Amino acid sequence: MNKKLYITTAIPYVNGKPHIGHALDYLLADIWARYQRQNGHEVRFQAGTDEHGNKIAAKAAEAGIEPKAYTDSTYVNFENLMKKVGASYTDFVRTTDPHHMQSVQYIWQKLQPYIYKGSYEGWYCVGCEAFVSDKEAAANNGVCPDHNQPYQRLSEDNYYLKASAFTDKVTEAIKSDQIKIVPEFRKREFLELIKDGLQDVSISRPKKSLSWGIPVPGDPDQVMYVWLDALSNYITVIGYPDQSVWQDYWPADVQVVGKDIMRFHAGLWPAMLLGLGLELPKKLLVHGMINAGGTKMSKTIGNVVEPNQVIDEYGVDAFRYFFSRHIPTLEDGDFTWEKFESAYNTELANDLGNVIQRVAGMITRYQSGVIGEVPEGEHDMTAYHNAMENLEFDKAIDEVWLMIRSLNQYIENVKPWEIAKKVGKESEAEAHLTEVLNNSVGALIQIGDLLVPFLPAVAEKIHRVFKSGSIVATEGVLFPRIYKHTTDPNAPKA
RNA sequence: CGCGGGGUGGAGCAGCCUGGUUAGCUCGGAUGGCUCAUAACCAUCAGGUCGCAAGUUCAAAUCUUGCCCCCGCAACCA
Repeated sequence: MNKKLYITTAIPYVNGKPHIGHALDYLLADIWARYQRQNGHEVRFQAGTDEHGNKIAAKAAEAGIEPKAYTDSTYVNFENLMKKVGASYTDFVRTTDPHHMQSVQYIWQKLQPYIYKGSYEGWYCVGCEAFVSDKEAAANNGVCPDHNQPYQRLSEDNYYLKASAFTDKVTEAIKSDQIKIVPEFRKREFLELIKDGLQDVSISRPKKSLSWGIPVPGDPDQVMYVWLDALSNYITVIGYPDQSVWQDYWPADVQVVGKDIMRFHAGLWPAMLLGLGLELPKKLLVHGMINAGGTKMSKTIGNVVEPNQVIDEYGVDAFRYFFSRHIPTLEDGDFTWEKFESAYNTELANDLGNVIQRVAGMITRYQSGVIGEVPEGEHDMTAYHNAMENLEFDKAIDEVWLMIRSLNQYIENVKPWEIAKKVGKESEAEAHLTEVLNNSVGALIQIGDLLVPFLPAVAEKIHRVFKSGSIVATEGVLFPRIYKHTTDPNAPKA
């Protein structure tokens, strides 16, 4: 009986368009999910959207519609992106779902022993009717740029979650890897951050300053603030607390988050779980940010890369390839169109696409497309599996390309085209040729297996071409070379 | 002395923890080979004061100390 596995992704706030970071979140979780399924595990894979808060309400007001109507129209952008990157998610939760909202209210009540009323003090802009963070206030020199008015120091009533009560337990859980934060340096970073204890967190706002949210049970004047609402999605989506099936999946095996929100997932969220008497997630995969040409992507600079554009121009497999291999799983990465296209042309077209064509072509030409008894690929893939277990997906896929390279070297060494010339002249030649080609097919099938988590469509194509006993013709070449952002080295000079 | 990451041939990285073969890999460049393949593939070569300085040692990219530079983070920001 295989254990049922559960992986989660952060739920994005739906006031903007999906960006490349969301796509990365989805992709990393999907690679893990597919890998585990390939190994016989049942995997539940959550995704969703965060739909409450003032920014949403403001956007909706701008558009002259109700907040819910607004999120109804925008959340699909995120679900569509999931589909577009080929993410094999099983659940999609919206924080405006009735079940989620009811469950969060239940969670609030269950956390009562750790909730107290306090006051929140901060910089407030009357024009925005909102608090800004100290950081933002400082960055703007204490003056709201939108309203050209100085921020005021105000305080208001809030409910707080006593996260501080769980400092020791959370610290211990992280130190002992009960919650394993990957990579290791993020774990150290976070432990350092909380060495003076977890801070209590404000989890509500007065209704007058936050109208669009889940009502606080028993206090009509207060509405829940984002964190309690949003973080709860990880358990409400699998049925907590009313559908007992959630117990088959919780605790989550992996929770994928960006480094910017690690602290909430490593601090506040475990505190909430402990308060609820639930188990802690096993691993927190903290990935980095994607830069564009060495600098942060920003609308102002205009260097934002649209995941949809990448996929439309090069296909989903090319997208998955680049972001799983060339964006380091655990660190910041860098995207440029030149890098992307170069990886596409040299690695996908020249290496992988070509070797498939090469082997298929020889079998078609020398053996009329008939594939005989294919030996199991024997390449040692320990490094690949270790990397997968360690959540270093970029390292794992590197191994696949080492194997592609060695297949090319093998073909170069044994020279099947020379053996082919001897067929009919030397008695051993035909058997030898078959053996060589079948070895190549065996290697390709193994490569296909290893690509299943990363490039599922390509893996399927490889298997379709080589697994049926005779070559199945592909519709055109895999990964035709593309030159949109780089110059074709073979192009005739103008 | 706030915390963390990093500075290795043109570019991007590995190696550092557990000092010791000619500092490894990919891209790019040059030359050659091959002709089965998407003018693809394979081989060879060029190119590095391993940020700077001092120290430990028979021996340091690798350990210690000091300094310089770059990048994140610095709690309610999704």
